Amino acid sequence: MWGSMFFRFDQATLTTVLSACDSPDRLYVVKMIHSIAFVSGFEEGITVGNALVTGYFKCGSSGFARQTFDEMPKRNVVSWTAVISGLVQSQFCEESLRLFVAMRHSDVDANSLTYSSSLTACSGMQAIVEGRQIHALVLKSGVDSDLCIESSLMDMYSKCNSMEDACLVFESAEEFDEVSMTVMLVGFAQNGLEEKALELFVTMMTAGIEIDANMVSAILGVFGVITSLSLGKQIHSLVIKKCLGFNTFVANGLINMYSKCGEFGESIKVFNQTNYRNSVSWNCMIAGFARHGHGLEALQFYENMNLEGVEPTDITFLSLLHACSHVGSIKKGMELFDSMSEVHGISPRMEHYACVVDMLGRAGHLEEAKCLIEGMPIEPSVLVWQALLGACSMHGNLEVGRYASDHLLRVAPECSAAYVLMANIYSSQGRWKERARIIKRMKEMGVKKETGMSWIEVEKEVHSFVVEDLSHPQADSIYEVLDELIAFMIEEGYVPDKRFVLYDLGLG
DNA sequence: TTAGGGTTAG
Repeated sequence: MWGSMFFRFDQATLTTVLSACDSPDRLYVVKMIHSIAFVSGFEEGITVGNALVTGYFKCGSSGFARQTFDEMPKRNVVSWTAVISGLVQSQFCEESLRLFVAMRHSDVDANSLTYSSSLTACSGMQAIVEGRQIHALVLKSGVDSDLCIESSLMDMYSKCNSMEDACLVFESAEEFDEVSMTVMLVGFAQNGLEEKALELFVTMMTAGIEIDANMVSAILGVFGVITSLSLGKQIHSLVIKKCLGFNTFVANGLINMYSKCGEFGESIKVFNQTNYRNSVSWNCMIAGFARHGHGLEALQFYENMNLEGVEPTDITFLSLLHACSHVGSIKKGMELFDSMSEVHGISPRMEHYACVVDMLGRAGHLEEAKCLIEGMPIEPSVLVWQALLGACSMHGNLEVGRYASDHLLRVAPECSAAYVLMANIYSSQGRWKERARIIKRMKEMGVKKETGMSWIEVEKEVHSFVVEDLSHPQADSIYEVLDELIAFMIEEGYVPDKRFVLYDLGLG
């Protein structure tokens, strides 16, 4: 009876089993089949080799996948595409593009699937130059009317912040589906064109297009900027109607939308109702509290996150540091900052350093902030120097201010803030000659300060304002209300900071 | 045996 155990596997059986290997706990099966293929002599067959490469990637072992690919004596378009797409999905976009180039030098031609994967690699790297080159290849090979390619192209252009190009592809496409629509929604939302995203979403709704969870998550993303609660609630109704609330992305989108709008009662309700909460759900709550000045609530939520055993992410710490900065809890903020790498193994990024510098600086610990910058393991960027200079301006510290502006101008010679903040420091100390010198220097360098602007939408009409703006037809009554508000604030104990307001920088 | 999309900070 044992004799029947020793039968030979054919290629079809091996590839069928490999196609079922799609999680790390099945890696041993892929390895086993690799050995069987080896002893059976199948490892030289392209089909089994390709399936092994895909199997290794799906089981999370890009190293073995790559090794198998490298050792294949013969490769076809499937082998190349499998390794190129596998590398993208494992976040090795640069390596994926390198292989695409290597493929171009081989005797195998790319197909639409290869182009699609390489474009995804460009999206991941924000590599628009390479993306455009692949776009040209796509046009040359005549596969440009493939919807997958079009979606990849739109996604590449939008991730590279070129919505004009993404729109050109979208408008020239003969058809669309839920994926290409989602790509455009996300593109608009992430490129500061929130109104366009909403417009597209409404068009889709009125055209009767089936809305799926991905589209809803994408559109909820615009509510960071658009804080229209009534619109948000309409989308929440849609979620309930279409039973999409069980999707974690959708639930997180709702939590985010409500917390950004300051509706914490609603956000907590959705948060508590969500069965599959993840770190993003917690981050959305923490960030919402931090944004609305509820630092203590943000810290409390973080405590609960720890108690539930949910691991924080780098974004959790950005929100927490932001919260500490505005509450003025330096000690707690530094504790959290240290725990990032020591307890959670997360290396601070530039943004974290900028947050800490901002936190220390706001509280007047300028020397401490300076020391922190000097000890940074990475080269401080504009963000960091600007945070330090901003704090110096706030506290009128000339010495550290000079140091910060000097470094800021080295990394960003056209940074208007470096000149303006420094001029403010000189003004606050009555150093008029030095102030004049820096303004002159700014003009000589051709640096222009962008005028600050605010806007509000009233009954579908957007009203925008700049400083000392009298152009609005209702300017008189607007200023009357402003005066009333300021009087009310002063009554409540607000002391206006008049150090800089008297000194017009003459920058128009 | 190979392909396209979603939530969080700033």
